[in-house]
Formats: sequence, C-alpha cells, structure tokens
Amino acid sequence: MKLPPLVQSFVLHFGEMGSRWGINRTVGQIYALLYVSPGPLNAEQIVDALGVSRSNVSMGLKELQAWNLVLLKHIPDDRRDYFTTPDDVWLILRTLAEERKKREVDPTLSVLRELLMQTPGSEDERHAQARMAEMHGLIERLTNWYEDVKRLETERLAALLALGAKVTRLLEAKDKVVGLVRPRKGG
Amino acid sequence: MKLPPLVQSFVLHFGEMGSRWGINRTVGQIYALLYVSPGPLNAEQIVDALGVSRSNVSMGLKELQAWNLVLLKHIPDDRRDYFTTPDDVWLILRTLAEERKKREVDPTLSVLRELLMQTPGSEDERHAQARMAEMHGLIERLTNWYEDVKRLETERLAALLALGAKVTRLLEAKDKVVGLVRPRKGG
DNA sequence: TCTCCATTTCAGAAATTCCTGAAATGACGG
DNA sequence: CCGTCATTTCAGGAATTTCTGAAATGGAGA
Repeated sequence: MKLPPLVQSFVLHFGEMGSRWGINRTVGQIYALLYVSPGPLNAEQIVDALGVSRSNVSMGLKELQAWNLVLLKHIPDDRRDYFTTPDDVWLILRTLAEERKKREVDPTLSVLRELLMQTPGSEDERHAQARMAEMHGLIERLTNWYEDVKRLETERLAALLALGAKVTRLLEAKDKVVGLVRPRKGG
Repeated sequence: MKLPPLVQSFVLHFGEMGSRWGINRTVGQIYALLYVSPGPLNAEQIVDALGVSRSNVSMGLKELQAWNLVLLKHIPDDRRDYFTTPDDVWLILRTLAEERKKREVDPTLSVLRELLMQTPGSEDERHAQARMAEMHGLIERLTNWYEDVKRLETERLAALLALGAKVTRLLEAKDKVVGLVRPRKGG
C-alpha cells in the first residue's frame, strides 16, 4: 500500500472497522480511498493504492455499487470504469440508512409479521407471540418515523438535528397552545 | 433444537440475521430464545433448547452480557446462573444504540479527530483532510443529537417518534411565533 | 470476424471466525 | 480440606469468509 500517511491511516481504519460493519476489509478500504480521493479512480489505481488483487477490487466495487455507496463514472476517451463516492455526506448517510434498513430490519419485520399471523399452540407460544408483538410494534414505530424524516430536505433535517433535545420544549409549548385552544378534561 | 414451532422460527431467524449484525449465529439464537421465554433460563436449558455445546453457550452469554443485552438473575436455593433479557423493549433499544455507538462510531470519531490534528503534506492530503472534516462534522452532529434524545424519558421519546415528519410543522410554527415576537431583518 | 484490453467469474488457497470437548477454575456445603 | 456441581478457558478442528490467479466474458474498433 503506497499512500500519503494521512490517507493511509484513514484507509486502514476503515478496513479494520469494516468487520464491525458487515463489510470486509477490502471493501472498507476501497470505500475510504474513494471517499478521500480528489477525483474518480479506476480499478487499476485502486489495486496499486491498496496492494490487493485485481479481482478482489472488482468484487469490492460490485458490492459497494450494490450498496449504492459508489458511483460509476466515465471519463471521455477512456474506456475504463472510474468510481467515486457521492460528495454530499448527507446523501451518503441517507443511503447508508436506507441500505441498512433494507438488509437488517425489513427481513425481521416481515418474519415477525408472519409469525404474528399464526395461532399459538400453547401458553409459552402465546407469551412468545406477545413478545414478538412488542418487538414488532417498536420496530414499526421506528421505521415509520424513519420513512417520515427521510423525506425531509437536508436543510430541515439539519435544523432538527441541531435542535436536539430542545424539541421537547417545543412539544411542551405546543401542548400549552393546544391546551389553550381546546382545553383538556382535567387540565 | 426442540422448541415450539413459533419460537423455533423466531430463534432461527435471529441466528441467521446475526451475521448481518456482527454477532454470530449462536449469540443471536440465545438472545432470541431468552427474549421470548416466559422466565429466566439457565445455561443447561439453553443448551437443550438450541442443541449447541455448553461452552458455546457460555461464550455466547458472556458476549451478550458485554453488550448489556442479557441480565444475570439468581433463583433462591439454586446456585446455577439464570438469564433474561430486559422486559422493556425501549430499554433494549437504548442499550443496543448505546453499545453500537460505542463499538461502531466512537472509534472512528476518535481516529478522525486525530487525523484532523495533523498537518497535510500535500494538496491531496489537504483535500483528504477536508473530506474527513466533513465526515467528522456529520458524525458529531448525529452523536450530539443522540446524546440529547437518549436522555428523554421513554414517554417523550415515543411522542416524538409518533410525531414523525410533523415536527417540521412545529418548527415552522415556532419560526412564525418567534418571527412575531422578534421580527427578523428582511422578514 | 479478429484483436485488444477492461472486467468478471470462479475454483481453490489463505485467513478468519466459530464451535467443541477436555481440562481448569471457582464456589459452596460438609 | 474434600467432593460436587456450575462455569470458564482454551487448543485445535470445523465451517465460513475472504482473497487470489487463471480463465472466461464483453465490448469497441479494425
């Protein structure tokens, strides 16, 4: 691996983290390299930079494309494929969230739904099903929320993030206003 | 593995998903089993239910305890260890978020901080560092937001979730009110 | 159609992770 | 101190994943 020290550290870190993220070392390194590179790279350049086999790079790029985390670019008068990551870190975040949801939560949600349809054959099964219902309910709430916020424009999303826990104050304020307009029983 | 069909399906699914979640099959299965069980189980019962070795269960339980996802319980006049998962699914969610952050984002954040301290030695390094700064900024915003919301009581958190994208309407309303009280330049 | 070159596929080697049985450790009552 | 029983450790075998080189595929121009 021949890279400027700063880039090398970054790339190596992503390689190591890869395993905790369900991607392998090479895939992590390729992503990191593309992320910090000033321009698109072709497979051969990645091979040189990382010192792994051509075929490994090919497979890694394929996986990253399946994740929508790298983009294929073409350079005029060059028939090799060039790759980049999206510039916009917010877009990267959205993509990551979307793909992880697709792979990590959707299958579970669908299994839970299926199991909840079945009729329990014993007291233990009845209890198990109740627990599954709790899990299903929580996951569904979370994914509904996610479906909502992912539609927000980045600017609004950023505003929301910046607000942090202060949203609760807003909530309180809202309750008060609503309470004034339409007083609750026992209020 | 000898389990009621409903439970078995659930346990097998968690086993398979395990790999996508950075835990292994047995660990996933143990967790799933404890999650749906009506009461605490000891290691031997888990061995019988899952059909894996005693030592494997021991290691799996150890890992789950490291994740704070299972609790050790003692039953009077029985010197074996019994295990459960927390009842409250919200608590489980919080624990999961906390532990994943600890393992998956904190190390990256700290590497990024370190690399951002260094002086770039070339134009490419300068660019790489700028990209790292973008990533660092985003992650920091997210973790700050997370630190904020994790302090909310569950009830408030649920309210926030239920609100979903409607928070933006609240934001707009707030802007308007604030605008009335303290009109902006050019408003 | 043929050649050239980029890319992909794939069988098997290398590396890593997972799992097991056996032995070690620990904790309690006698 | 023992004996007993529960748990943990750990070396090495099993299973899985990752990586490679060689061969196959594909596509553009001659």
